[in-house]
Amino acid sequence: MNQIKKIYNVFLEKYGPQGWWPLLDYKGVNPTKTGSVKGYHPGNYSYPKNENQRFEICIGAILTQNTSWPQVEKALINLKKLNAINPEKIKNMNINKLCSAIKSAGYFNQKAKKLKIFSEFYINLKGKKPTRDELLNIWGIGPETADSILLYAYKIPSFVVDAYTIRIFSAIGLIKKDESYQSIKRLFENSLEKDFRLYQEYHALIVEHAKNNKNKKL
DNA sequence: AACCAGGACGTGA
DNA sequence: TCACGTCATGGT
Repeated sequence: MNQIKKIYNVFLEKYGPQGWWPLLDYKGVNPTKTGSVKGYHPGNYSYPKNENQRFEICIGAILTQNTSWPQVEKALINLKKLNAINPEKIKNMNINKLCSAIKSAGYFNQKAKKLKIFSEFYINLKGKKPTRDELLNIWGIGPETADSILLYAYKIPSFVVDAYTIRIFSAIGLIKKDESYQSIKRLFENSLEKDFRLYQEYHALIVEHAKNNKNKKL
């Protein structure tokens, strides 16, 4: 077995299934996890179950850019109260109202704009799955956000690389600190079976491991 | 009281 | 291409 797969098994054994992506209206078990309030569904890879949840994941992926999840969750709760976890609603929403609703997630001017642009794109999809290139061509969607949307909203096995991935695996020595996003993504995808559940779980485990070791320089 | 969080974009070299 | 500044709130 290769190193990448071995480390996955170690993390899974140590932390257990993480239940990503967190959803507001998930009504099942409610494990207490680092920096989160609720919404995780460990071992259950059947989400999203509807278009509503799919869109919620997409805008959550945008809102969490360089921002911790609890602050994103507050923003999502505000949007939900406004009945605005909906592309048409966000598209037509007053920009100032949108900004104040998502304020807690930071960068609200940029993110409000990103949500509006993405909502329009989402409407035009008319239920189709977006491609990675289509997502990357949208202003406000970079590689990590695109992969998160593909992987968690659409269950397409596209590995998500984030700052934690680079930190942990460069410390181990499996990648270099300055290695490109694509190069790291390829390493993981070439080392793992092409299974969206495995990709989802691994990325979540990497985040969990990083949070558990944040002051240990790993 | 700095520092950072599940990044992305614009700019100049 | 690439390093660097900018965006912004809130938790630790």
